[in-house]
Amino acid sequence: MGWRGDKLDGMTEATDPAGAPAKTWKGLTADQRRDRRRAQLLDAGFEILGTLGAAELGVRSVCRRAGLTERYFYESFDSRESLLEAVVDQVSTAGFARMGEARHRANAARADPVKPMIRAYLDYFSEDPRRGRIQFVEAGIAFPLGHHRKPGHPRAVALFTDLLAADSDEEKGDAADLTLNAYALAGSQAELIMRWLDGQLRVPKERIVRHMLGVFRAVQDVTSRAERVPKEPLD
Amino acid sequence: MGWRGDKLDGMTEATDPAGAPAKTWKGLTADQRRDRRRAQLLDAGFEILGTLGAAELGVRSVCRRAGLTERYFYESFDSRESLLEAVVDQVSTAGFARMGEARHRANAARADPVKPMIRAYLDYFSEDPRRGRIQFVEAGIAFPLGHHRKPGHPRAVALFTDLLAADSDEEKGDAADLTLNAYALAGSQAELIMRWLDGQLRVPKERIVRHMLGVFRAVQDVTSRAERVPKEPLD
DNA sequence: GAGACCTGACAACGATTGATGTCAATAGTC
DNA sequence: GACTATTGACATCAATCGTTGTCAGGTCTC
Repeated sequence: MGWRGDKLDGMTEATDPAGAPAKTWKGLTADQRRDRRRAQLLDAGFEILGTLGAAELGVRSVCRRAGLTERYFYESFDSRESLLEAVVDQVSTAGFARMGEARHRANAARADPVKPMIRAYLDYFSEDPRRGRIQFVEAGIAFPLGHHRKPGHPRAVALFTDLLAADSDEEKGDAADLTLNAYALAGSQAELIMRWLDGQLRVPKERIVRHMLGVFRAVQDVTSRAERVPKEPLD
Repeated sequence: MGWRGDKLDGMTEATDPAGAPAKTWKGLTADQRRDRRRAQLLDAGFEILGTLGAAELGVRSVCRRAGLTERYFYESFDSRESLLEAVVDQVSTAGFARMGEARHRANAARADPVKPMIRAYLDYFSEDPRRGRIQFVEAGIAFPLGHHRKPGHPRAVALFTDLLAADSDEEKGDAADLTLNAYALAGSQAELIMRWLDGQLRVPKERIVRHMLGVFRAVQDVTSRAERVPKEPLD
């Protein structure tokens, strides 16, 4: 638990496409049991990755914590690394989903979505500090910089780019400014969240939200577009 | 190599405190040889940590790359983790030393030190991308959040705090604003450096410097100090 | 109850790990 | 040349790793 809604699918009588009742085992179909085991493994991986780190996330340790045997590990995951990526992806996806919900709520209420989104993101990580470690520390290991799949920060950057583009001054900055500001914001927000969770910033949560909003507004207008003057006057 | 000046101590005739000439071996005293081996191990650790990651940094792999045997590993380092921390510390220390030099040069020339410092820091990482991976990715593993020794970002934060305090508006923000802004800046600069090194920001280096300076100036004035109004008017 | 399916416990595999110890060959001093 | 300090190659230790396989015992359907 910790990153998803902990409820199984609501159907009590499962049927296969042909209409015949599916075989059950202790009240669960084969698919339900498999999904449950996969969820158990993901939970165990989440716990280990979020508290001990990637180095401690092994097949045996995960299975022991999940209450399953090694055979069922390879039923749901190809390898140790496959589980690692799945855990990181779950945490990241759930976090951005929370921001998306906040955005839709704000839009429905015709309110500015930025602050609610920031608050939702911070809430998500403050509810469970393991999420922060996974998202901001371990994700860099699971998905190194040159990696083909990158579910973490790029999602944040895309989201910030989107928000910045919503009310950007077309006359002042160019497209590169938008991207640069999105990365700068993603980095600063991540740093503030992590350090606040770690207790190094001894201020109330609401102040973090206000400050992150302030940083957002401040960075929003930053531009480094080339000047008209041929040579920059001074260092 | 990669993070230090690759020259041995210049003395050719070593003498011990009593004045007697120290015994040499291939022209080097015992201390010089030991220091050389330690440097070889650090270089090898730097290479492995900066390209493969902490998971691949083992005693055997480091020794093989350093051209030494395992016995000499434990001559200079207590454990595998000890080397890991030493490598991270070297990269971090050298980077901040470069910023310090830039600051002193600017101060001596009565110029604003911020932009030269930013450029020096970016130069340091762009000269060797392995430094960036070590500083911004692997350091999080070597020194987890609750760790007692934290040579990485806190140094950046202290430095940003120092710069921000130099010309901060006492009337507008309070001490917490200073700290919050320092962390926000550390995070944004790290993110911009990493993404630019990774090729995701396709702009000239000088524009990154300009943009980082812009972010610095913009964040400098951010404040989240409690307002006088009892209730915040709107989200 | 018979037979089929599913489960958990555990053995086994080769490989690798961190760390320590042994030992012959080499480079130096006298 | 004799003797010592130093070196590098390698053996060794228990432990752990990812992964696959075996097998007795439980749980279902008929």
